[in-house]
Parts: sequence; C-alpha cells; structure tokens
Amino acid sequence: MPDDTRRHDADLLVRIAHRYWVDELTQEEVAREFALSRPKVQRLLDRARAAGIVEIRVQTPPWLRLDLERDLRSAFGLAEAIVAPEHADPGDQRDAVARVAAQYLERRLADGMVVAVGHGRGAGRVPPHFRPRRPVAATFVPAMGGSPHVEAPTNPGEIARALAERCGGRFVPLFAPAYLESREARDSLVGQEAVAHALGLAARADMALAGIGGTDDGATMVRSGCLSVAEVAGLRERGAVGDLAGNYVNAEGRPVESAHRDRLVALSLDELRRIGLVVAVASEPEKPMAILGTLRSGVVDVLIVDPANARAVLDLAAGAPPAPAAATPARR
Amino acid sequence: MPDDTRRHDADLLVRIAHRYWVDELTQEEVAREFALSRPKVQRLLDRARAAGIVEIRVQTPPWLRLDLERDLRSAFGLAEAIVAPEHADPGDQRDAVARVAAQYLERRLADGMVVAVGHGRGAGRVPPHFRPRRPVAATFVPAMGGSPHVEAPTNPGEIARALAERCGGRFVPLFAPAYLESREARDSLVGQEAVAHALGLAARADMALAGIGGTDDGATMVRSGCLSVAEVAGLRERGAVGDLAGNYVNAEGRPVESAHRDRLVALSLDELRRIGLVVAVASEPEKPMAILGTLRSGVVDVLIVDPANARAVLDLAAGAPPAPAAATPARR
DNA sequence: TAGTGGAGTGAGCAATTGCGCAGACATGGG
DNA sequence: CCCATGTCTGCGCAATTGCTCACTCCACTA
Repeated sequence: MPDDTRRHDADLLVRIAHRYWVDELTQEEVAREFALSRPKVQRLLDRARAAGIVEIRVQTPPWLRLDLERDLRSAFGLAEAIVAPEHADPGDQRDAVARVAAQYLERRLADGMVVAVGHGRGAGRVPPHFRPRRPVAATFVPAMGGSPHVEAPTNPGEIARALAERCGGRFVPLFAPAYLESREARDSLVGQEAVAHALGLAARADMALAGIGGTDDGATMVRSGCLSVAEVAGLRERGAVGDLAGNYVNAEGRPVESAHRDRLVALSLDELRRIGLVVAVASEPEKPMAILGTLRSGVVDVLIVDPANARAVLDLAAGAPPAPAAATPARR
Repeated sequence: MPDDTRRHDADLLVRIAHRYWVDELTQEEVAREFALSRPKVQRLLDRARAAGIVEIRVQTPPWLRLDLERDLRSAFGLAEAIVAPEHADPGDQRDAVARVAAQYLERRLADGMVVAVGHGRGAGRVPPHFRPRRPVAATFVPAMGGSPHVEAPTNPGEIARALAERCGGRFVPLFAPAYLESREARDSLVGQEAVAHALGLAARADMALAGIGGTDDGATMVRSGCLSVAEVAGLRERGAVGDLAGNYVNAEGRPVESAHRDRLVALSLDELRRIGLVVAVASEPEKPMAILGTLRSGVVDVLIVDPANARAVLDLAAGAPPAPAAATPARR
C-alpha cells in the first residue's frame, strides 16, 4: 500500500509542522513527542516547508513595491532600493519619495556621522520631511558647489543647512559655485583653505545624499543657472544621460569626458564611490535614462525612487541590453 | 502626523518581516540592513507576527482532526491523542483506528522494549496493520488473561503473539483465563511460576496497548465469554461504564469494587499507571462513557480513537460534569 | 523641581537551530 | 556474490535566536 504510506507520511508532516509552527513547541519537544531524533524532525519540517504544507505569508500593503525593490537591488547590485508609494501628481510623487528618503536618513543617521549632500529637486524636498526623534550630532556638508541663485532650495548648501537645522547637527558650508568659468579659476578656488576643507570633509563623509540629475533642457542644472541650455546640449551629444553631484555619465555608467569637468567644484565619482553609503534620490518623471546611467556607474549604494521610474529603469536595463559598443554594465 | 507615522511603522514591519521570512536573512543581517540592533529586529518581528502581518499557515488535510486531538489532550491531560480518519462503516472505522494505532506503535517501538497487551475488538485489529520497516527486538506479553475461546482474535494473548510475529519480536504467553471461578483458584494460579513471571514482566512493561471495553451486553468481555450478561449487568448497577484490561471503572474514573476483581488475572489499574506509556484504543460506536471513565482514571497516556467518539467524549466531559449516578446518554 | 512609573533600548547569556560529517543500510549492477 | 552507489541516520559543533536584565529617556505627578 504505497499510497497509504505516502498519505501517512504526509499526515506526519502535517502533525509535526502543526506542533512546531502553530503550537510553538521546540524541535526537541516535537522529537520527544513523536519518538524521533531532533535532526530528523528538522528534516521533516524542511520537507513540510518544501512541500508547501507550511506557508509563511507576509501580508504586504499594496503601496509597497517590494518586488520592484528586489529587482532593482539585484539588477544593479544595490545595498538597498526603496520604492515610494505611487502618486499621480508629480509634486506629490516628489514629496512621497522625499518623505521616504527622510525616513531612511533618520534611520541611518548616527552621532558623529558626516553627510555629503548633492543637489536636485528630489533631494531638495527631503529636509521638510526630515524630523529625527531626537537631536543627532551629525555634520552636513555640500558635496558640490552651489548655483548662482543663492537661495534656490535645490542648492546642496541649502539642503545641507536645512538638514543640519532639522536635527540639531552641524553645517559646514562650501563657498563655491558648482561651475567656474575656467579651469584656472576652479583650481585657484579649490586651493583655498575654506573650500579645500569642506571638500575634504565631504570626501571623508560616511554617507552621501544626492539627487540624480537629467540632461534635458529643464534639468535642475539648467534651471538653477549652473549650465546653459547649449552646454547641456553639448553634454547630450557626448552621450551624457544624467549626473550625480555634477558628474555626468553616459548610459553605460561611464563618466562623460568634457571640458566641464575641469570647471566643476564637487566630489568626483571616485570620491563618491569611496563613501560607504551613497543614497541617490530620483522622482522626476523623465529620468529613467539618467537613473540607469548613474546606477551603472557603480557609485550608488541606495536608490530611493518612485514606482514609475523604478519600472522604467528595470525595463531599460532588461529590454535594451547594455548598448552596442562597450557592453560593460559597470556593477559593483 | 500620527497616522503617517503609524503607516510608516507598519511598512517597516512589513519590510523587515519580508526580509526575514521570505528572503530568509538572519535577524542580524536584517538588523545591519536597517541599521537597527538585533534585539530590536526581534521585537519588530514579534510585533509583525502579533499584528498578523506575518501569517504562518499549516495546510491541514480535512481528515486530520488536530483540533479534537488538542482538546482531548488538554481535557484529560493526555500525552497524546490521535483521532483517526472518519469512516461511516463501523468495520472500516475500526480498521482506520487500528491502522493509526499500528503506525503509532511502529514509531514508539524500540529494541528491548516490553509491551503489555490488553484485549478488545479495536486492539484486535491492530496486528494486521502492524508492519515495522525493520525487525524490532521487543517483547510482547498479555496484560491480562484470555477468554475461554482460545482462538478469539481479541484475546490479549492472540494480539500479543501476532504483534510479536509481525516485528520479529518475542512473545511471552500468559497461561490464564481472564476470570477464574473463585478467588482461591485465581490466587493459586497467580502463584504459579509461569503465570507470575508473565504478569511480573507485564507489570514492568515500557508500554501497554489496550482496548477500552464497554459494559453493554454486547461488550467484548461478554461476547468472548469471559463474563455473563448477568455479571455485566451487575457491574453496570455498581456504576461501571467501561474497562481497561478487565479493570472496571465508573464515570468518574474510579475503580468499581466488586467480587470480580478478586477473580481477575490482569494488571491492576495501579500497575498499569506505573507503565510509562499506556496506549488505549477505542473505536466502537457506543463507547463514549467507557472512554470517559477510563480517561478519568488517569491510567491512559495516549488515546487513539475515531472522530465520533472523540467528539462525544469531549461533549460529555464539557456538558455533563462528572455525572451523578450513572446516566448513559448513548451518543455517537 | 525633583520624583516616579512606563515604555523602549542594547548587552550578555542560555537555549534552540542549522549543518557538515561519518557511519549504517538498502539497492542494484557487475 | 561482492561491491559501488545513493539514501537515510544521529552526532556534535557553530551560528542563530529568545530572553532576562539593567539602563535610559520621557511623561506625568506631587
């Protein structure tokens, strides 16, 4: 009677599984009760799980997109990917992402930490949602120079200052614009003690928070007056799809070589890479390519993003394989 | 924003629960990922379980009545209660119970064990289903004398012999009828070396397997010719509801004092109690009161029973507290 | 303003669990 | 018939987990 035996075995699995998972006996107690060895009980429990007799279900609210997060993590080797709840209105969406980013920040932030801060409309909305339970003695420093419009709330300096204020931390200013007019001017400024100090501090930061910028004519870099429409167009021609703290990358994630880089006051991609925890925030609707590029650069550890971009980036990464020329999806 | 905070907390619980139970990270890994302490992760996981975010379900086939088993265990302080799959036909039902009992026996039986065996129609069907994977050097000995019809398959001796045969074990016979005609005859017989040896062995058994007998006119004791209808009626008058190895008990589980006891060749209730593992088998439709009484006697460690009797016994125990005289609501 | 109670925290330890191992056993092929 | 092969077993260790225990921080009270 093989069928009968099989059924009996299954019944035993159910009994044991019940006793262990529902009645919460230990494996040893179960073993004693059924006159089996403890390892055998463990094996039977494993079998029960494999056979689907035991089902562990985590009730996930619909606004959590853990599937997208998992795919992003594995597709780009991220330490973490967080997809914010979806919103139809771009402003609401940006706020939702920013809120999640702020909460993430609150969790990671600890006394004594140094946080380098980039720019971006998404990052700019983080401070209003940032409200740690208790004061944190952290230091916030811009990871790049600011825009000519001093008070623009997407300015790294403004964001860093606001964050410091919100948690009772320290703010170290970086007295520099994002771009100077010549390499010489840039080198001269970076040589200044005050500027060098801030940049050095940022380079040694424990964490970085940066928006991901695009290369369209309405990108933050353009709106804030850092770059002209013509300059961005030039970058586009060279394959640039987006930037992280002013460092433009192409769709493969490699830095775009251009004269701009010599005029930029900011942490380089290599310097960012050396920071243990680089958190990138993106919530503009037209950004999937920018996100793709920056993720492929291997600089980003944590991505905080809206569902639409998350889906779009995954589609791009899956659908359009690396791109013809250099098929080197720079992972880490 | 208390509502927002609550929702965020719940989201965190879901994330952590997912990471732990679905992705199977360790608590420590989860703690690292979320920048929390390990104990805190544990507390959050507990909370997630308590909040019903995590649901562990054991898919139980409909023929398993784990609920009845649990209730029986707790109502009568049993080490184990096993309810066999239900069958409409009494014969099939008896076989189902016997099969489960045989499987239980196979699990508990180990080399060197001594098993004392009682009588009963239910117990009598056990041997045909008893087929251990490998030979077991166990010893089977009757716990009581036999019936005058030597070959009756419900005879303790027959059952013990068949079990021993089935597993390649040893059978020690008890050369005695269940009841003798006088106390003197009984005492004389019990004094005989061969009988005393078998009874002594049975008293030191590691396990006992016994049917639960009733006190109706069709009870095994009557059918097998051990007792007359008049004798059983006399027992009923004294409150007897059932027996275990010839020891009659009333509805409260106390032994029924009567002249029979002095004529009985069997282990006493006290001797049975001293055996570590007394397994009682019951599957006759009219037996709930008998089961109730024997369970209340505190002799039984393991009950193997059909669903109808299981329900009926629980109803009796819950609904009709101890029972005044000896009301026998014939349920099934 | 100091005191008091309650909730929440991480350290540390004991219990539980997972797992690699060597040996026993059946099975089937040479 | 013997031996290879794979499965199943329990042992013992190392990792993981549950839990107790001070301790802190906050809210409320006298």
